[in-house]
Amino acid sequence: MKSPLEKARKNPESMKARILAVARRIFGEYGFHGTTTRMIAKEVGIDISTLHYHWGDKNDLYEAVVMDVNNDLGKELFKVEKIVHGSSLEERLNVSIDRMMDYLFDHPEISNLVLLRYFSKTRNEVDVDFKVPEFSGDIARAMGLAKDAKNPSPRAMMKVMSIMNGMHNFVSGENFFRPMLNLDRKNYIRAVKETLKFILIPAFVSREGKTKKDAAPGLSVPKKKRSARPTQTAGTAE
Amino acid sequence: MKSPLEKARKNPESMKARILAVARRIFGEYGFHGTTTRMIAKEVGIDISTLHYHWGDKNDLYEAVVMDVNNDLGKELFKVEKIVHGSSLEERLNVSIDRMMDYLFDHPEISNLVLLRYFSKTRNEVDVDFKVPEFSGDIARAMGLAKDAKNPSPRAMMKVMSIMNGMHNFVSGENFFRPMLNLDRKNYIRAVKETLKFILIPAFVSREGKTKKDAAPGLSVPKKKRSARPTQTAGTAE
DNA sequence: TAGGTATTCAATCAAATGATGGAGCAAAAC
DNA sequence: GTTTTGCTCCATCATTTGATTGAATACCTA
Repeated sequence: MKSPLEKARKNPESMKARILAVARRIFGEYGFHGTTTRMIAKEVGIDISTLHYHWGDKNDLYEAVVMDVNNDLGKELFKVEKIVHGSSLEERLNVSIDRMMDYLFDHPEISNLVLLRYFSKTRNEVDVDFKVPEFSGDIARAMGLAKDAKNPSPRAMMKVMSIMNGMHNFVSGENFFRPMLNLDRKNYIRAVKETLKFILIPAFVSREGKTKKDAAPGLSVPKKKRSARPTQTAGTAE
Repeated sequence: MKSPLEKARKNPESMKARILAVARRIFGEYGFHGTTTRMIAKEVGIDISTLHYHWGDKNDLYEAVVMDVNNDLGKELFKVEKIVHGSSLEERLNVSIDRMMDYLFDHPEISNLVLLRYFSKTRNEVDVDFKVPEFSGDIARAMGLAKDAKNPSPRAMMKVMSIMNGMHNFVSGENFFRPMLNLDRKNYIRAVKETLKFILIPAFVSREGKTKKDAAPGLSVPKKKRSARPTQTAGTAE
């Protein structure tokens, strides 16, 4: 009833959904220009014309993939926010990192696509955008870095983006980093979580007493002062 | 006398050097598959056959670009290490972040190419690799995270990579982040530096007294205990 | 079952892309 | 002054790639 993307997500067995799933993975691995429609079609086991029949041209398919990824990421962020809501900042970060990393390592295309979008241009512009601003604003609000999720300060946004980028980096870079470190997957994931906690937690926790000039404003809001309904983390989460 | 790349670097006016410079930028912006030899040739103002005459095929040119970037990055890391050598860890980080960010913002293709290499595959494999392992090992050694630059622990490597990635992210993502934050370039760069310091410094400094189980091993080596010659940061730096 | 609709694929196109050959030409070498 | 060498471009190829057409097939509905 809604968008074609919604329909595809309904039934994961449908051809449309199968194409989308493969496209997600391959676009994530090779980027927009590095991916050919033939690669996707071959992986699904169909002809390219079938792909075009379902999804239009390459740009349309890519846009659908981006929206799909946005959707999933938003939902997961919303779930995590519900879990950690009310905890202390340290606990928030600990749990969020554990959960988000498990999730992202299960869906590495998400990190791949998000990072590729940040760092690489596309010759023919694709107009669909990631919802990073909304997500980041909501997280900033939830972390007590901003009063209003719609108007976070640039500094607050950048702190949030540092967190998200740090996560995405190790997921998306696994193929490069893991052989370099000579770790198996399980140990790599564990090491990533520990490293992220090592880096991130001291920045946001135990800022008391130091009062550095660039300390997070309005940061020490560990408990109370929360509204009735849970903080909206993802704008489109159902 | 040495490699063709060396010769090209000698005289920046030479056609070969001009092509390399443009190729660096465009490969960095669009990635390997997103870049066409025609784009590069057009930007330089020459015919594609001239490009091929000087650099062979597309893969060869890309490899030359990667080596060139490796070279520059290594040299800069070496310079920075010389400057901060002997300082306290906090001072090290402060100065390194300032310098490295100024440098990378002046040469964003470096960050672009490094990150694209981490996060994206290429259909036809290009065999030249970035020297991330060596660089990271040297930095880990210089930061007191590892005794031996040749055998840093995975954890030490990941901490170093977190630092480098955090830097590259904001440089390479400028086109995406800056409009989102609505900052002019100067303020963006300042905000990036502050954010990086906010995130990174507490993780490595002021770990005293806490004694967390995952605190950096052999970290508190602020002064003395340094060898005669300056720590080798870049293996190939002249 | 008849008629229609939705789906799939083989064949094919046009454009983009990587790459080359050879002519022209200027500077250097002799 | 002639020859050689190095450099550049025009014209052209072969392949890849995005995309379409129309025939065949499956599925669905009345």
